[in-house]
Amino acid sequence: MKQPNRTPERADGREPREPREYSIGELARELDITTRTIRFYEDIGLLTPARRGQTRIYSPADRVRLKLILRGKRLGLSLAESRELIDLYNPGTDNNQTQLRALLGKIHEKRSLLEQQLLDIRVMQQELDEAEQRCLNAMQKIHNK
Amino acid sequence: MKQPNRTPERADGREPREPREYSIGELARELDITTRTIRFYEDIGLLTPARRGQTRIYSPADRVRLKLILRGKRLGLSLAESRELIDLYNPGTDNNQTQLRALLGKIHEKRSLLEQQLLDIRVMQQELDEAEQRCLNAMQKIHNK
DNA sequence: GCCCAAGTTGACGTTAACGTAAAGTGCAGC
DNA sequence: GCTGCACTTTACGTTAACGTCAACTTGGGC
Repeated sequence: MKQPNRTPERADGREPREPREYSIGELARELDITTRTIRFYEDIGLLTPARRGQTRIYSPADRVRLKLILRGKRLGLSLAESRELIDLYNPGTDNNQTQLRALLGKIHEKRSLLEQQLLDIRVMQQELDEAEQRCLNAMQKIHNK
Repeated sequence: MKQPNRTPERADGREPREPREYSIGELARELDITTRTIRFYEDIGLLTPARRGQTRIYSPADRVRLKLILRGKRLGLSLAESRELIDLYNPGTDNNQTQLRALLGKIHEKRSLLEQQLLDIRVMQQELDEAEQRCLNAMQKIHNK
């Protein structure tokens, strides 16, 4: 409701169009989660924000990670699964042959999961359409009598 | 591994191609869940199988309900949400005007949820594609040196 | 008659993902 | 210097969705 303009407008020459850093409260408001949640994700190692003194400072990259986690949740992934997925996008630099094979395996695994979800969604959409039709028919009957 | 042929082949004339009823163990094996899970769903009112004495007897309709629940889980729905959805498909016979409006509202709500999931999945698929490419490139480099 | 597999009802335990309350720190404005 | 707000840590509480015994009963096969 109030727009407190929390993004620090610096007095120096360069005005960053998108802020280079975020407070925990900013992220919480923007992503509609609680600060507790964000701190919890840090506790389990999903985020490792910088610190200025005690205060956490989040980079745009941290923000992206958070959004990835939330997208995972929307698809029903556990935090552990989201972590796996994010690790797929950010592979370590120590990729030997066997690790790469494992990565590819996981990627295929996740992909087939997504395929199944696509199927499920399509069927569900159809069923919703039918339910809506039954609903509309029932309303017609009421209106016509 | 073993095929104990649990479906009761009756000696009378009619041979039901798909059995009219299922035991709890059959369903558990077929759907790859535990009997505990099925009983739990009954505890919270998601299933109300018939009984022969003490023993639970599941109808094809019960089996469909169970599959709906499991599909819901694959999409990350809670059991409460799945229950809501199923109720959308099986509306009571006492549909007055306001209830119908509420139903339509819920249907639209679920639909937009599914839309969001579709978007999420599409983006995730792209990201998986990219991750796979990076993976394959890395393997190429190893192979070429 | 005995056994065994599959069923039953409790009851308590467990895990994930946070919620919530307590008690303190840091700083911007008056 | 005080207030207030946003941040911090610590710690215990909570809810959903089952898992895991334990202690039965029941029907079919030998």
